[in-house]
Amino acid sequence: MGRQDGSGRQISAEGVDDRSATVLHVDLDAFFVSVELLSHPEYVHLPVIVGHRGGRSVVTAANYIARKYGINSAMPMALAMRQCPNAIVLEPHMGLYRDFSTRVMSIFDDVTPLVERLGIDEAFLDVAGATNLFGSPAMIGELIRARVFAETGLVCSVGAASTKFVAKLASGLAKPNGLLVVPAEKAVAFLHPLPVTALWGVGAATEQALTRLGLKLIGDIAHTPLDVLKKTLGEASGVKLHELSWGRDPRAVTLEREEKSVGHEVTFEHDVTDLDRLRSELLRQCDLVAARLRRSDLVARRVALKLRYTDFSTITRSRTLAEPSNVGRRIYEEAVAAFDLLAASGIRVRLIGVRAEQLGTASGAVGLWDPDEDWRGAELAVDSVTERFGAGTVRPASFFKH
DNA sequence: TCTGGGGTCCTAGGACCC
DNA sequence: TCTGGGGTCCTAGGACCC
Repeated sequence: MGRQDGSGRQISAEGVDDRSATVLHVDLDAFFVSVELLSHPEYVHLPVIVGHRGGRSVVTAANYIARKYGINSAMPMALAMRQCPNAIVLEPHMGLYRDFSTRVMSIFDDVTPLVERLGIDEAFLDVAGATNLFGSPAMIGELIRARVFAETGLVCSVGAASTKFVAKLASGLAKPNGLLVVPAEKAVAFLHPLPVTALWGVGAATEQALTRLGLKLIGDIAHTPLDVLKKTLGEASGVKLHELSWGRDPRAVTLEREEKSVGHEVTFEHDVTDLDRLRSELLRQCDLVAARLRRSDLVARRVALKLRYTDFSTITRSRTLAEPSNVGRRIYEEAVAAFDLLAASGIRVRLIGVRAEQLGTASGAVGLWDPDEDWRGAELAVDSVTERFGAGTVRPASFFKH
């Protein structure tokens, strides 16, 4: 431990006892851009952005050179181009990123069965049971980094700690191309000098609220009475931030969690006033959402419509279905009914979207559906994507689980 | 030529019930 | 005939994350 390996940084100090740091957080560095650069080595030393040019797009990913110009994910593309007119802009290839993600995650699976994917480019690993086989957590982290680079050409950073959120913080500080171990007994000393924004769940709004209280560092939060935090941030957030500030995070690494909602939304290039065009876009989205539900063998009990107007104000309207469904036409009926209550001549819509909520499993419903008993189901199951993804399931109410 | 799209979680008010 | 209190569900909005 403690060596510098030239290309990257290894920050774990000589003699650090890492036996308590059995939660690893592995994060691919500038993932989308790094994948693109594998096929565009000529751009390696230039500022590179992945995203759509023009329109109302935002930066999807930026490499470290582009970040020096202040460019970050989610920044409006037009603004990014103003700040760095020479940046190379590459179109995203999501399918390619998914392929690379699968390859990287399978390396994690070789190390431990306890892998929790977090989106496409990061994961938590519980390696407590893997140390006999592969050595200490730091050694496992280095093993993973070496294998990921050798087998994909991608660079990642690893944080190791006794809790998930400290591990995630550690990987962030190790970037790029580094590894950082924070043993359990060092966690509080590690956390307290960091800014409050480092905490998971502290964004711009919470940071402002904390600043008004004069709290800048995680250590400041730790030494603030819980009642004050609760009053300012609400019951749940107050308790959570106070716990995190003392390094307490009871969440275990879990294999997978249930999907809670499935949605689709679109921002138009130019605001839309044509109500029929909005309805047809809504129908398209409902069919897509329903098809995704069926592929996952799920039904929805609620349907939420989302509209964003020209002034960026955003509203949602949701409706509970009489019976859970994964049929595009049923979902559309609810969505368009909500839409028609808001639709008036003169509205200018920037974004429209639909989300299926309160999901339950539909399994079993297909085989038990009796067409003689409820023939309406046969009709309802037909929507424009049925041919591609198979018929929907009907009357799943009795199989619905919360 | 300012602000994507996929999500999760929390809060707060009102309805309703006991 | 001046107004409790707890619990749960529904709904809308907002903060936050990748």
